[in-house]
Amino acid sequence: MSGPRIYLIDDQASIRHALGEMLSVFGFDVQTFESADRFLEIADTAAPGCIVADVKMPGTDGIELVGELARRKLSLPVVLISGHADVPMAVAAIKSGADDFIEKPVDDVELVAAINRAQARIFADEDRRRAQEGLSQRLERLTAREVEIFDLVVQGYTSHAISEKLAISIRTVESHRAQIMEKMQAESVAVLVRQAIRLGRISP
Amino acid sequence: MSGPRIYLIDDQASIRHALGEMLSVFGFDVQTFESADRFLEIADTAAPGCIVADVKMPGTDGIELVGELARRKLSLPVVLISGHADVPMAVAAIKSGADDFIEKPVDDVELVAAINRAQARIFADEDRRRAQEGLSQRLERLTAREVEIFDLVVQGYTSHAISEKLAISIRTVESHRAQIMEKMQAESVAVLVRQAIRLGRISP
DNA sequence: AACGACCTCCGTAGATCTACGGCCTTGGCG
DNA sequence: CGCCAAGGCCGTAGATCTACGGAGGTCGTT
Repeated sequence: MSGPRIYLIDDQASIRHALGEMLSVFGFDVQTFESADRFLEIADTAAPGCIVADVKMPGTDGIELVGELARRKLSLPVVLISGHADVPMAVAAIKSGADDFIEKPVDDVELVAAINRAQARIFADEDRRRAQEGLSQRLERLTAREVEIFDLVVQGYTSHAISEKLAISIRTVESHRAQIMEKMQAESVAVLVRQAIRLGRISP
Repeated sequence: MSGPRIYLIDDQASIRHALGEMLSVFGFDVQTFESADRFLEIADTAAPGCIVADVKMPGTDGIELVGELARRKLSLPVVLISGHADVPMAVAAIKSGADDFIEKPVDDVELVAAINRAQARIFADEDRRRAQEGLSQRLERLTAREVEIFDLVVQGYTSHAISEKLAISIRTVESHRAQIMEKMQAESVAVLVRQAIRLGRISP
């Protein structure tokens, strides 16, 4: 029960039970949902894990689920399964960002293998997300004014240019800069710029 | 004949002829190859265009072709077509990086639509490649010493720190910095850092 | 030998950044 | 109301960077 977390989503109770049982035996910590919408309600606070979802479901279908996760910037790996699979559907699924696409009847070994492949992505994503989160928290501790100046600094504006743009004194800009460097724990502008890029405030 | 370029690869002469004829009518500038290997011989010098290839071919198959193009860092879009397509094959094709995967018998409208979607990628890739190339050219015009200092600057080192690290005068470092900013056409350290990231010299 | 490219060093003046302390306003709290 | 913390503002002083010019030495090429 304490193994890797699996979010199993299928509208058919029989499938939920069968696959859930199988994955539990393989040591996964399975949590089941009867629809993608139910899962999405708790998705934002969900622990890292791999999603196994049916494609054809009432409400949000499996492919739309992948898109919605991307929209929310939740990078949980998704393995889609489908009973009436055809080639165009498989193509659409992978192109939308699903990690794998498996036909029913599901071969146990095949599914577990797919999950394990997807698992590798979790760790990489988690590390990145954790670093990202620390960064975001630091950014949130900046005041509105500081954020404003942060953006201008990382775009390459000098303190002088910023002071003119905001119609305030250069000293004021500089004291804000000092605060920014302090709060963001950046010892140089170069580091600050990289943080801004990771935060998506400027493009590389 | 002067429309978008298409590289049509299929081992069956009849398909080459039929699809080639069709695409020509649609205004594409079609060039045909009887095998992926034949195409790969000229791939490095190929003009930008979209590849339309069969999956199942003697020698390098369609999916391997995509991998080989990626390995050579050639970002030509690829539309794969297949007669005996199944879901796993389609999944493998898209996951390997193909832009689309279409089943035979090929629907003309469908293929043209796929090509046009892939076409959009050409322009984006070309723009990026062009910008990247300009940047690389500028970097190559830096002397070895300048590159060394460039790396230290974008990592956040001050001129003073650099002078100590390299055991040279601060003035020397500063004159190198001036040269670097000049040659890289960067008006601020922030811009220089972003260039360094695009050049892959530092991670975001 | 003459040349150009490169690396090195230097000084000065002005722009820019950093560090430290002080003033003022706003908004919550006893 | 008085108090206080937080945010915004500003000044002085010292460190750092930029810009402009000048100069000597090495190395490979012509």
